[in-house]
Amino acid sequence: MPNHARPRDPAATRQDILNAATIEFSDHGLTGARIGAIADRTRTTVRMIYYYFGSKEGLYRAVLDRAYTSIRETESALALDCLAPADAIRKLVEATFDYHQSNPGFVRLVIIENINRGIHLAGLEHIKALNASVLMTLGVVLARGQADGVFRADATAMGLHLLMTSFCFYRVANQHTLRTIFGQSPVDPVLTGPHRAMIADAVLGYLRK
Amino acid sequence: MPNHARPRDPAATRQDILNAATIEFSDHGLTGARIGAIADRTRTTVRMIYYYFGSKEGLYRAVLDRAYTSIRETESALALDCLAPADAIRKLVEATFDYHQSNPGFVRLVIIENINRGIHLAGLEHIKALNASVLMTLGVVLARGQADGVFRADATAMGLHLLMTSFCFYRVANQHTLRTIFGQSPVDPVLTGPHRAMIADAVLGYLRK
Amino acid sequence: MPNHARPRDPAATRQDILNAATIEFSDHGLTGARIGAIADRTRTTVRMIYYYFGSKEGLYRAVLDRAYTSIRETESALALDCLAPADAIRKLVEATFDYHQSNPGFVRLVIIENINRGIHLAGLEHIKALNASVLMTLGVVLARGQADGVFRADATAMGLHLLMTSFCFYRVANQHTLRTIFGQSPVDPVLTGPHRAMIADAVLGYLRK
Amino acid sequence: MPNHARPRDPAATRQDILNAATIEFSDHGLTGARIGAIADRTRTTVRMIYYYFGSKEGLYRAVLDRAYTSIRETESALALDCLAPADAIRKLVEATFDYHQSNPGFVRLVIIENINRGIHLAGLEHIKALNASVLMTLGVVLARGQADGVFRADATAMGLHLLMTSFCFYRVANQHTLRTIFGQSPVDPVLTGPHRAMIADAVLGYLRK
DNA sequence: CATGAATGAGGATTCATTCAT
DNA sequence: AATGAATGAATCCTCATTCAT
Repeated sequence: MPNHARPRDPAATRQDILNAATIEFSDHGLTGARIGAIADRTRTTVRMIYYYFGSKEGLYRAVLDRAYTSIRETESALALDCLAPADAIRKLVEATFDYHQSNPGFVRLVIIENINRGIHLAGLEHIKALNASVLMTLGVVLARGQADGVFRADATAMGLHLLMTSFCFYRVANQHTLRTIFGQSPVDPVLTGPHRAMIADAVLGYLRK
Repeated sequence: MPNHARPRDPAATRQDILNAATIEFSDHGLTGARIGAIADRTRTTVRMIYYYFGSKEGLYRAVLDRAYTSIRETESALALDCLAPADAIRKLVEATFDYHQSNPGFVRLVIIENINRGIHLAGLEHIKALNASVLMTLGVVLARGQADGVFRADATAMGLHLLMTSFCFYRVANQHTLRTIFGQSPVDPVLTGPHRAMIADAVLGYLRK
Repeated sequence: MPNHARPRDPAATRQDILNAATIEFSDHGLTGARIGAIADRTRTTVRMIYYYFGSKEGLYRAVLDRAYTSIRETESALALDCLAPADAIRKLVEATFDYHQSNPGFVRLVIIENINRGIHLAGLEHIKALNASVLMTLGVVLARGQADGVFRADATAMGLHLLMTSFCFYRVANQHTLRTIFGQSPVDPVLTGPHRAMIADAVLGYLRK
Repeated sequence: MPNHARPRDPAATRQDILNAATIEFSDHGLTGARIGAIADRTRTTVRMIYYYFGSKEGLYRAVLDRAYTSIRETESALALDCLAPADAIRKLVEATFDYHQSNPGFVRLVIIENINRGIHLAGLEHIKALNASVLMTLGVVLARGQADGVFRADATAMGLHLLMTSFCFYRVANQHTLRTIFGQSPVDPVLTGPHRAMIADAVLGYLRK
């Protein structure tokens, strides 16, 4: 039996598979995703997916890893420490808004992972560290504002994170049921500006002493 | 040979199946749910599920229908019209918070339906009417507050709904990944009180002129 | 999609599958057996095998169960209690010889189960009881002979069982390697009579005081 | 880039692989054995196994060859010609007993080869010669005893070989099912002495004129 | 109303093996 | 002598669904 192997760049092949898998898992969830469908979106075969990632779950974990790394890197790049507390918060809220708006695939992935009760994310050790550092950054800004006396004293980093992220997340994540309910999609471009301003106002309004 | 039927209350059987299916769909999503697993949770058989609901999708639609009907009825029962605008908003926020906190199954169902791009909810005609009426109630309260000059003029019913619901929804829906990120579950009982107050403060803070 | 179901006698279908599976497992072992190959020997399909037996292992267990039941029933039918001890032993040896000679499939099945370290047989509760009762019968004959003073006192039921069965089993089980070694098959018909007499002589020679 | 070869002793590598393969084939049979599992037990890789042995079957043949060579050499070393016929037989029986008791891996390999209908052993030409010479040795002892008038005239070398080997083989080969049946393992150390004596008695009892 | 039996289509995964260097 | 990458062909098994009674 002949073997038409054509060894390409393994790293490129890995990325190719990851890209395809991200789409498929985002679209259909872990159970709903089809390994065959992923392979079809690829220049490789089902067999190669197993060669590189071992199993459907292994591939899913790799996808999750890459997705969380991406958002955390975006946040790290904001350089909030150079800004006045209120400005830093506004910048962070807007960046969070923009990231979710631009990355519905990430949003869906997070949803799917929660359907799975978060068991795969919990296994990604280096993601935990990334998450922690980002939270610490937010904590520092908050503490600065509280020291300055411009932020209310009872605000917490976790509460703040939830308040700002929930809105950004929710309107993207549940856009389909919301469109049915409102007769208008919450991610309709005409709403982007107002929503972006609204969540910033709400967060700063809450923080204001 | 006569059939070995054991005629039960058909309505009770339907409810029995719906209860089991709600759990299974909530836990595993539409694709991940197993008709066999639903039957196992039931006093009936797989065959009976088809008898009553025709297909997996038919059963899923019935589950979705019942879930949305339930939350909308809870909201309708609040009698917001009797209260001052700010009090009405606070009451609505708190009720929304409590409903999500108490009904994680509903939250998961909404998530799942959005993974499906909302196609099944869109087919449930009478749910649309329910949803619309609830929104209108919120719109009336908002308009009253704006007429009184206590609420900012640029607020919209949709924006308000998103702002309050997103927080209540997000902390329940994504509790598993959030627990990994924060090292503490966002639905930890010690956080319930603070979070409940926080979202009410944030919404009213935003509305305040 | 039409369904050309033709409900036949379920018990007959089960037997049909069991017969085919006995051959396949005997020929290729548990790992080597192919569910598809079993189905092909059958009037049913692969799917039906799973319907009735759940898994390859479940089918294998059912095959093993039937095989052991069969040999134990043959032994039980000998009515050894009516015979003089030496005659009873000779009859039992000859019956054992004949059973193995005539049922190479059973012999192979036992071999295969030992390759599996006996884990499946150990799970068949009612087989254990069968085995025990047969051994007790042999023990009774032995005790009678020892009481009569015609059998040596240090003989045990287990030892006797091993001595008589090992020969009957070995020449069938290892016939292929033995044929290579001897240039003649040990189950060659011309050897049947001599071998049958030989093992009876050896067992009784050993027992003789 | 130069190749990353780490040239080792090829003969040692071969032995390493053969040792691992003997265990794997003994444990799981030809079909059940996994080339990958063999490689894992080794300091080499799957690729190397193909390099040295060409195929799974080639490796299996090499394993079989080495195993049969080993037992035949043990037998040849007994120097039976120097002993009186009865003593020679007893010595051979005991050596056979000990070899099987000490080499369950060999026993399993023979079993497995018989599941394969002996086709691989048949292909090993030099093994045939070895086997034949051992049988001839037994034939010589037997003839001596018959000439001396101490052994029965109708005994054959093949029959004798079967009688003595079957018992030694059977109690090891089928130890797992026998343990289930008897509630005690036939290779339990407390039985070694009695069984060893028993088979010698039985063989000599049979031969006694 | 109720049900045991039946089924086609597909899904994840594994395995021995080979290519190109 | 040695190896990382690649692969075609199976294999076991599951699932939603329907037939015949």
